[in-house]
Amino acid sequence: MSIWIMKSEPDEFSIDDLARRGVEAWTGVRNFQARNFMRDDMQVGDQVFFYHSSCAEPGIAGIAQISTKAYADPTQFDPKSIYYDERSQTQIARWSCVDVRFVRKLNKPITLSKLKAFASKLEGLVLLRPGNRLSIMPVSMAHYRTILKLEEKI
DNA sequence: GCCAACGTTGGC
DNA sequence: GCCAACGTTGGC
Repeated sequence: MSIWIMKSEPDEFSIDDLARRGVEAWTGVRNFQARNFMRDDMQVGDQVFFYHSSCAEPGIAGIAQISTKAYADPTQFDPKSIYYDERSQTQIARWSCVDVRFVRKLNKPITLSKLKAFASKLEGLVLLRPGNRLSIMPVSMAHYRTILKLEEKI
């Protein structure tokens, strides 16, 4: 099992939206590295830290899990979608998505500032690397456990 | 709203 | 295959 961080802007799609919907297709990823993580590395059952970005209090807001293997992102073929990509043909999809299932919302978000406060224990965490903008990132098992422990600490 | 960082594009 | 220009991300 692998662990991931997946970013979402809560104005667009928050952990509460995922809680309401149960399962959501993670469409709209248009970055090759992030796509490759989904397409090549994600497995059903992988755990996901659901991260709220571009908001007042950025941080991990909940836990989800991957519920399908990667498949062609349907929004790339839809001319009406903002994610439409005319370079995608149905035979050769450029972009992939996975389905993400709600697991639980954290009682209190693990904020970015909190993660930074424990940076010494999270050395190498992609999220904390300066300038990082990836919307999907791997998390090591050791970091996964460390981060879960932070949930209990004030 | 600013701006630094960085990924992508496209001309050469 | 290089690299400048451009667009986007995301914390502040």
